[in-house]
Amino acid sequence: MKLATWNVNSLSVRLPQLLDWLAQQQPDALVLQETKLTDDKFPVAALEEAGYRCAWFGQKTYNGVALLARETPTQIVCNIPGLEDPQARVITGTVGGIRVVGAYFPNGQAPESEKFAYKMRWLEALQSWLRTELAQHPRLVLMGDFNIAPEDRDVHDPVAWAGQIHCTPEERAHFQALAALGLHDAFRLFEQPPRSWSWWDYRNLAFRKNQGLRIDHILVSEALRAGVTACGIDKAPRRNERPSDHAPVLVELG
DNA sequence: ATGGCCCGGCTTCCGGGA
Repeated sequence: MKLATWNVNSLSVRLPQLLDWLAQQQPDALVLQETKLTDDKFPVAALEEAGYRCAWFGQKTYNGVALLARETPTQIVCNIPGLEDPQARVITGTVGGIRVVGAYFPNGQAPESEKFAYKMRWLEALQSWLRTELAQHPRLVLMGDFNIAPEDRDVHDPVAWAGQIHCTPEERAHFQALAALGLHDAFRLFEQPPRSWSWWDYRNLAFRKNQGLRIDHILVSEALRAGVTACGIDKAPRRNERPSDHAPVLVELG
């Protein structure tokens, strides 16, 4: 079973690229972030034509998430139960006996900002909800744009980024708290090329210079860990003419 | 050189992203 996550930074703009990519990679399930579409504008017809059943949860201008799968996802839940949140950031469904959680974690803007405080509240709520969700669904994958670079080796310039958003000790502690729930970073279960990133700034020729961050992740539960056979970042879509600033991350489960 | 790019939107600039 092949699962993937991709922050498309506007599904309207990226739909042709997504359809190409689905045809090439043929994942069994895919979660999207930053669709930036209200639910009435979701391109369900084009995606069904491509062979995918969809669940989606969006809003105007910002955020927005979706779950696409070969088979119809069931038991759909939007956002984090128990957290009052006007922002559309999480969609969860069951596909092939696996509980798939697709999430667009808050950016946080800057430490000390109100948006950072929201990120911390959101992370607390996610952790608390996942604890109960894992008890009900031991076979669980959490994937998406975490907006957290877990370690210095996930940052192109750790000195420049030290203490900056995505790299603060508070954010990294939350990532470790997810690990403590038995959610394993699938990417690090395998030998990986050094300087592997999932996001490159649009500015500064960052992609050409390979200056980026690894902030998009796939975490697999303890019950799934032994069955993971591969995990990697597909840089190819970042070379497209009008790319998202994020690349997709893929995982293979035996 | 503390900004460079890209997105949506009550669009010709602005806020947000990361």
